[in-house]
Amino acid sequence: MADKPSKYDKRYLAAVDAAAAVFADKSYHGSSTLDIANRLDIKQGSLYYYFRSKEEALEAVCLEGIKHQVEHLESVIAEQVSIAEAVTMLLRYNLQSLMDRADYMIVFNDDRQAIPLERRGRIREQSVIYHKLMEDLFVQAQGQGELSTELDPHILVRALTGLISSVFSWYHQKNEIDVDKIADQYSHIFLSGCLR
Amino acid sequence: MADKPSKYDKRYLAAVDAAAAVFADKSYHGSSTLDIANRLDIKQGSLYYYFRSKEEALEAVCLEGIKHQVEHLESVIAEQVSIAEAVTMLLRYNLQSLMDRADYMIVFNDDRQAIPLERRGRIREQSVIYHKLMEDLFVQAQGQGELSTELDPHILVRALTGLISSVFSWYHQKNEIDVDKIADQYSHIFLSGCLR
DNA sequence: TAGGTATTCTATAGTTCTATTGAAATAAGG
DNA sequence: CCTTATTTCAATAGAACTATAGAATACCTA
Repeated sequence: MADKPSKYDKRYLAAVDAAAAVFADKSYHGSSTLDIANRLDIKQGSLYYYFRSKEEALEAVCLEGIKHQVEHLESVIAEQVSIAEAVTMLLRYNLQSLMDRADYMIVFNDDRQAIPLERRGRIREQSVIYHKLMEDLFVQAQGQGELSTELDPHILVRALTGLISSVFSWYHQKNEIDVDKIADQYSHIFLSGCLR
Repeated sequence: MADKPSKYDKRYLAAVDAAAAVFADKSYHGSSTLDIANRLDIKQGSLYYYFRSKEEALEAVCLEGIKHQVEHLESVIAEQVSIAEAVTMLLRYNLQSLMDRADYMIVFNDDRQAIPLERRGRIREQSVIYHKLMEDLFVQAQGQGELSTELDPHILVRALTGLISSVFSWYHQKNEIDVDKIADQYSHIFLSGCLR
């Protein structure tokens, strides 16, 4: 089944990776295909052997960016853990992803809206799935009495994704950060609040 | 003291406003000075009577975007209310600002990093002030026993600003939204969590 | 209404960027 | 080693964009 990756496959992945790095650094509109080519040590025109257009490169980066997040959320749901555990797992995974695949996360976060509407279908699809899965998680937890039923599940989803986005602000941190400590404090705030 | 605004002043403000609208719609790098000029019904070159450069326009929009937020935070602190009230007021104000001055808020949020470093001083200054004020607010609340001392104030700041940013996701909402309901549920989550 | 100032326009230089094309180089296979 | 397929390059068309300069027009005040 899984053939060994051809040279083309390897170079293609390198090209996506270079695009991710450049877009993360200078934003999609702020970077040029020349920047990407330079990072790959090839000439600007050669990029078009791998991408039909600059937009196609952005789409590839964004899809790669969200894919793991959806898969992880699905795996968390499959584990049937408590909502508290689920929230903690999600926050840890996102913070860890930010460390491991920062470029993809940043580009997905900052530049996905630069994909023209007619191309955005596949990204939106994944986003909608992600939100839906999370909303179901909350509704189920409310049904089981774990979660306050006075809170609108839709608002819960936005609050948690907002919290998750805020982990991006840790990225430019000078000193090493303690992923688990930060994720645990975030979940504590979301789950139990910060009041004494 | 406050002279009546000259025609220049009024047109200048209109130009900043047009820039805000265009940048919010297509992002800074994605929009052109022609787009801004079209929105003002003047020719592209005429814009340069009001701005020395496109970057200067972005800076003006961003400064306008953050100014009110800092002022509001200062006024909240001056009122010496409980931390719970302070958080609720901040969330309400931000959600209301998003309704009233969406373009400025969106541009500040999405495009401020497009300002070149050598120009970014004044914006950073305001951002730093904002974060510092908020951190002081939390430290003080911890000192008074209102807030759990186990939570790192720095993390609290990021969590709350993350929550605040997440209100942006309400902007493209089709139906009218109930600002107070949403803000109150957000503060409830931040203050007391969502567990039952 | 004349003269001056403020505002906008026209035209364009100069740059940068995307995407294409056909040729050249490189690698792979027999 | 020769043939063929893959990958990269060189060169460039063509479009878009920023910023400038000087001419034209609108506006105001005396």
